[in-house]
Amino acid sequence: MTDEPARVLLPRDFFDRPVVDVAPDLLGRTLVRHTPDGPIELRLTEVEAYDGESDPGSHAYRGRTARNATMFGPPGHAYVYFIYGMWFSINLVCGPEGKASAVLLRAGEILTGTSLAAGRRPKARSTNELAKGPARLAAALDIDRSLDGTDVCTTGATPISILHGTPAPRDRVRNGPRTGVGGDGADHPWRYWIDGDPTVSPYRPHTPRRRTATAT
DNA sequence: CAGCGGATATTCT
DNA sequence: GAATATCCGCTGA
Repeated sequence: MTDEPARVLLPRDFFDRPVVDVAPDLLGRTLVRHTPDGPIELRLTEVEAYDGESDPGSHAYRGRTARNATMFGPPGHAYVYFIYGMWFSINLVCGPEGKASAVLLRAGEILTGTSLAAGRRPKARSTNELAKGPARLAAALDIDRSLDGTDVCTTGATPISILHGTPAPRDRVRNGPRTGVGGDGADHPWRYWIDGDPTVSPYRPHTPRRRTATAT
């Protein structure tokens, strides 16, 4: 007799909904990353929604490319991309096939496999920092482009799956502008997080990056 | 915590 | 060439 949350996979239907419905519903759920050295479990505390059809902030807004092809595929799969020349981020594809919407996983609390995650994040100074931010989350869970397209809803062997976990109470969920999104995409308050959770990343407004080192 | 600059793949111009 | 769904190391509170 325990308060152990049900260890049940989220069904594919969970992801086959409008992305703004799926995103807040993911908070509190458990992501399981099966590595060769053992499992790492993460409780999701912060996410952002991206809708390819209406959203200038979405990678898919300007159509399909080699990088974003997975976003156009069936729901319940991982879209992993490489950004800023050195980091990976993981999204979960939502909506029907062809719609190109996805939820960016921005932060979470490491539940098990903490030493494995810490080994991937040697610079982190506290356990709360291990997955505080999308690139940090991917690094802690050893996620890279080789996992792009992974089915997270299969009952078979898979490197990543999403368990039902314990959904965050709706009165603890907050939403606001997305971190680092500029232009017209800044209008959508599609960042969702669990209020007061110590693993949520600080909000950073969009700041256009300075020029690359000037060629001499 | 806030602010700053640097590192760099992918995409569009 | 320029922008982008970022993080790190530094400085200062």
